[in-house]
Amino acid sequence: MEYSIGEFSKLTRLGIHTLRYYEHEHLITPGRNSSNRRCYTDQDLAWIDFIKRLKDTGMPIKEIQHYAKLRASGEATLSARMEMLISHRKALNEQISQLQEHMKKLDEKIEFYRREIDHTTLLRNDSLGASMLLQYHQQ
Amino acid sequence: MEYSIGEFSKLTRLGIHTLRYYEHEHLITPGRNSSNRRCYTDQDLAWIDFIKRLKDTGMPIKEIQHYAKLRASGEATLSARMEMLISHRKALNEQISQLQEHMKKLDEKIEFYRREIDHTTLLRNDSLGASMLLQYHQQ
DNA sequence: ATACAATGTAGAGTAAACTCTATGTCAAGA
DNA sequence: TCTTGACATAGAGTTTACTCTACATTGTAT
Repeated sequence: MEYSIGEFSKLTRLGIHTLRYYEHEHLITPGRNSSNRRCYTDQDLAWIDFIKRLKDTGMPIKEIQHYAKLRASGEATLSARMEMLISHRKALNEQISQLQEHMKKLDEKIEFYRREIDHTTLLRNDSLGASMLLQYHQQ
Repeated sequence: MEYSIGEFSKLTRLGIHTLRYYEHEHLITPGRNSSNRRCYTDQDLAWIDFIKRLKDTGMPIKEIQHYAKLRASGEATLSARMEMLISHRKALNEQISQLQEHMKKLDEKIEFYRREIDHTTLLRNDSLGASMLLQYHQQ
């Protein structure tokens, strides 16, 4: 199947302007029909999905650009591309670990708040110890 | 302990300009000494650490601003703040799940590349089936 | 034949989060 | 006293990734 930019925009949920921008940045190079209109294919669809994945995992456009350039150079760049992906995998792994640690700390903070609200609800907020702790932790 | 902006910048690794920007955005309000110099405290340090956590987990400055405003209003806003954190926790949870799915797909892609490179290395890339698969998956 | 909706290009504008520049003040060491 | 370095403010500039505007063409429905 081939798609006009309007159809492709709906399929990818990417906005016509964004698709043209991606083309301008050499991320994707759709064919053109006789009237110079862009023709996107199912391959393009799979490629955009992958671009979105890279973006959503924090890869900047510049790097995706580099990847796209390798991809456009054919099979000779397979291992270069794989190395990029492996390196990105590592970054992603670290990113997830980071977020999990943040989650842990966030849970601690929420638990602190829960207790604190219990205290104040029970009108025990006049105790010196509690209010000093609160002042320090006031976040 | 109290810190000048230079010291505090080193402690937080945030850059003097960024610290002033955060103050301008009402994220933090350090005291001033007799010469109008900023005086950061250990409480400010803990607060900046928390701000960094919120930022690193994708909370925009605008929202941190809102949280900071609640925080500055004292104990009366404890539960409002907790609700913000609980809602942020939910977002973070979804973010982590997303990333884990991306990781899975990335692993599949890497595995595909590994096999593909095996094939081409073994000079089996002349088989019609392999090269068509490659063309479709060329990412 | 004509209107109108989708598409084309080029380039300007936007939002977020810094980051830097210009200029001025002030305390401390040579 | 003089100079230097850290700090002050106000505002301009940067980067990333879009997003929009202006204007020209083209394909399709009336």
